[in-house]
Amino acid sequence: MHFKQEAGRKDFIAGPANSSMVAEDIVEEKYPFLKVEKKWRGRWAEEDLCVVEDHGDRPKYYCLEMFPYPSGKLHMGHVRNYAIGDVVARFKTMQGHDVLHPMGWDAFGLPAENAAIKHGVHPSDWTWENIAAMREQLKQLGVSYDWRRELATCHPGYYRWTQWLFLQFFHRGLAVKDKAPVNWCPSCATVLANEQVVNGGCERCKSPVEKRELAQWFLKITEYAARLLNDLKQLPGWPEKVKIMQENWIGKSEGAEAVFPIPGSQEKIPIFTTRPDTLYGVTYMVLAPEHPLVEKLTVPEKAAAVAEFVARARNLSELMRTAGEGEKNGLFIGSYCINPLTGEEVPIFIANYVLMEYGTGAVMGVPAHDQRDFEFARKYNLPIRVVIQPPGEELAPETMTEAYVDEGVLVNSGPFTGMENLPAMRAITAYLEENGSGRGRLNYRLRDWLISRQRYWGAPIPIVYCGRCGTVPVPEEDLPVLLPYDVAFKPTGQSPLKDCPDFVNTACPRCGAAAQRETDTMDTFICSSWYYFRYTSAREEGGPWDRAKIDRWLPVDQYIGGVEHAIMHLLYSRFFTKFLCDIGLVGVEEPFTNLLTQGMVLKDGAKMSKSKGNIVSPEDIMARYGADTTRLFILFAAPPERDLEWSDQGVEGCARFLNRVWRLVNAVLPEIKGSHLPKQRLIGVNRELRRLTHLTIKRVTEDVERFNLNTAVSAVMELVNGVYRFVDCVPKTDRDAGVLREAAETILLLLAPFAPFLSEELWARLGHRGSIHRRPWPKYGPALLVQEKVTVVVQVNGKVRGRVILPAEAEPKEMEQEALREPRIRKILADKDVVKVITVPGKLVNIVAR
RNA sequence: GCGGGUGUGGCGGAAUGGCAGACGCGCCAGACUUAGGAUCUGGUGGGCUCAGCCCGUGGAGGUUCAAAUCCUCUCACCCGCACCA
Repeated sequence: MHFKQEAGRKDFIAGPANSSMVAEDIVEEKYPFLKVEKKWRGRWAEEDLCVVEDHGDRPKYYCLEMFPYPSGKLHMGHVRNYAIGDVVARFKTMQGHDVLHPMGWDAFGLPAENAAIKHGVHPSDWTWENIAAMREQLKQLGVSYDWRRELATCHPGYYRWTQWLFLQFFHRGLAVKDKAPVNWCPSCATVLANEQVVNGGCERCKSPVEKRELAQWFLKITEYAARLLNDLKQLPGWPEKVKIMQENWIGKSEGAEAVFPIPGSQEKIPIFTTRPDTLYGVTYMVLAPEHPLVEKLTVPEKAAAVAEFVARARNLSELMRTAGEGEKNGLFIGSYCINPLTGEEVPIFIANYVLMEYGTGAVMGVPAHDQRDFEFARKYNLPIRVVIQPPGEELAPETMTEAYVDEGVLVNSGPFTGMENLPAMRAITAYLEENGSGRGRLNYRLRDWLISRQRYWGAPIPIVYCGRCGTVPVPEEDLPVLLPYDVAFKPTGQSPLKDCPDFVNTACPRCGAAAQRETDTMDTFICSSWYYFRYTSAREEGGPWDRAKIDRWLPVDQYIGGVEHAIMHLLYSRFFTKFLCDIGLVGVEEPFTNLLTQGMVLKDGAKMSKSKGNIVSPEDIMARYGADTTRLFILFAAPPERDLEWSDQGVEGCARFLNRVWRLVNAVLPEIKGSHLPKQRLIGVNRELRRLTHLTIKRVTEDVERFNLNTAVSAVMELVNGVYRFVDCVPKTDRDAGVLREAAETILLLLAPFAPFLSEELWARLGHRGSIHRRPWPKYGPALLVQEKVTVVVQVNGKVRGRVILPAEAEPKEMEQEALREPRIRKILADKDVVKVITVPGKLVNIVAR
């Protein structure tokens, strides 16, 4: 803005700047947020402002934020998540979409049960009270949710369909019960999913995790591994980072399976390798300690030692096992197997570095070409056989200090000797296949999803065990299997359901005989894997959802939440969606088209936490500054994807800004009410203000579209500053009320998604009848953005040495001439020769001189 | 170890290869005030021989008329995964 220079007539205002504004029309100096928020919360609810129809005629937009666990209190992370989502939802609404913007509760889970044990509150009561409290806080924050669609995963009307979905998996053989070594947290007395084990400890309580063999329910997500991996390519709207994390988690590796027979036995040991080209270099075999063949293949004289080794490995927590700093320990179990390629016998070991969970639980030992095998062989004096020679070098086992893992030419490899190792991989794999000793194989790191929890506060698994009929699914019409309310919560570690005869004892749905219910409940990630479908038909009773509504709303156009869900929640949801698509219940293969992962809210450089005592409570901030200020600060302080450092002073600044808007609009109100833009062409300051208004529309629109919400806010701030300068510096007789009105209304419209209360109140004060939140998003006129004159920077050898004011459309030739004419530039160029001149139209002239 | 990210004033942060530091905070000075933790105005990267010039986006090179931005190497911090055969 150039008002200042242009005007140079600040003096026309007799008194201080603000006297011209406020003195004549006394309004509240400060935005009375308490009063205003209360008023509009009530009106909006009455008018169903945020209710969205399923059969609207505008294009749909599904804006979803990750639903919270109802801990009882909103924290700043929630505020950030929901403030971002609300800007998107309100923006899209104003842009003419029917926006589905729902909220619910991820309401099952451990904390409720812990509260029951600790404070004697029933998990259900505790949870519903928390939900009520948090719902109020969200309403206070002014988030535009369609509350008619609210859902809670712990409500029987919801978990009925969670159970129903489980049965769909069960009927198709994708929900199976299996004995499995599981991660057991002795403190929580429950089974943990692999993803819930962090550094060998329990994700929640950090105590070391043990291994136990238990019969557990699994969902066979591994059947979808390939699709879950490949379809990541179909998600251009996801952050690269998240896709890479999922890719690594699925962990595809290409290789071969080779089968090593046992001499004089029917038993065979299949192994998985990514290096079939090194099969000729095998000098030993290693089984995981838990491998089922260990017992059979151990010779009697080794039995005691092996049993001890296995027992130790088995009971050792994951933590202890990995804490060994990679020290490889093993034991020869006395028997041998045969290399299918060479016919050679190699000794069989067990070792701590081989994991039962990956591949086949057995590994061929190729010390020359695998670093782990190399270390193991050196430690136990096993032979090292080189089968790949690097170009221009001759490896010898005696002199090697580490394994050679790169490319080379095969040696000592029978018919394959002399081949490059890459083609040899394919050749050897083919050879294995021909001889029935193996085949090409893809292996995934991803494991099946263990969903059993030995807990009360979860959706019961709808299964009955009958002495005669075995495992029987609960018929769909008998759903939901209700959680009994009257159960005892004792810190025994056993599920309270086990001690609840009324729940356990039932009749077999098939034969009617006395039978027992499954007492495990489902992992809460199951509940959160389909909630985004349920929002479309939250009260539907004839099925999990109304298919027509799914087709209208899905996929979610924008999903917003923390990165901490990058793997589990998002992978499980994708898995569910693919399964449901396969069985014809939904029409989409991917649930979330665009994903925004917001950063954390930090205080003093660290995540807010009770133990650090650096928590800032949204409640306090909202009480002190109001919802709009709270939202605005959190949106302004950093771009959504980055971590955000909390600043009390920053909040203060945002409150100050909203007060400035408040005073400005109130002050100009009498002047602009009823005025209109003039028909004739604008000139001077009026034209300049109009240009700034439209430039701001452009900037804010584009910024919001790219989620640069912080710069969107700063653009509005600049417009506000510009209008202040306009009102302060331009006498009333010179300024156009219509232009001023357009500027003021634009400020409110652009601010509406960020500060919904204040903008609504001022909008009403300007005499508008309907809600500002139903107004169309402003559009800018490209023609209004053009400047007549622009300041062109003149550089000499890349350094700014002057400026010239030129018509915006000046030709390069003209720009060059004007630049060279500038006195300062002439002085600098006096003793130099101009070599070259570069011009950027409307912007810059760079003179290269020597 | 592997993968990803981030380094810009006192602070949060802006900059389609084209004026580094928009906007906000803080700070300094001033105005109005009994008062100011209200409001407004002006200033605010560092340095110097201060109308001007030099330096400056973690560091070192390079490409270019022009680099925070592109390339090479390097350092620091953060986040995932981690004996994955």
